[in-house]
Amino acid sequence: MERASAPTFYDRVYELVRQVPAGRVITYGHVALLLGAPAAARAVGYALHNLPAASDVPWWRVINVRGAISLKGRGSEADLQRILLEREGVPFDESGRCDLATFRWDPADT
DNA sequence: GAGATGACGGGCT
DNA sequence: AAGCCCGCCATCT
Repeated sequence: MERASAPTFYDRVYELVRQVPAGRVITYGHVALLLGAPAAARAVGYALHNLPAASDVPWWRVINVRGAISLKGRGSEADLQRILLEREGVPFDESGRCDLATFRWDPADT
């Protein structure tokens, strides 16, 4: 459902994630914070949950505050996300975590 | 209109 | 140290 005259929080999430450069990641909480809702991390996750496959949004660059992937969906997408990130230059350790202090992107950091 | 959901986060046990 | 519980927000059915 598109609401051009009333863009939902989702649309803002997509737009922000779309600005994340390759080799960088961002946390749900940080995205929510940048959108003005520091506690809306859940809503952010929900946004990507409803993310249309046709969108050019690099959802895989969005991870939790731990620098890991929480995807419950049977690995297929979770594993894909890790592969995509490693392919862009974001190394994951055996715990499935990456160094947020180094790879967490920030619009003000650019 | 109300209830249930969800890729989270932080705090407490 | 790890795990469990609660709470937050926005959207969806």
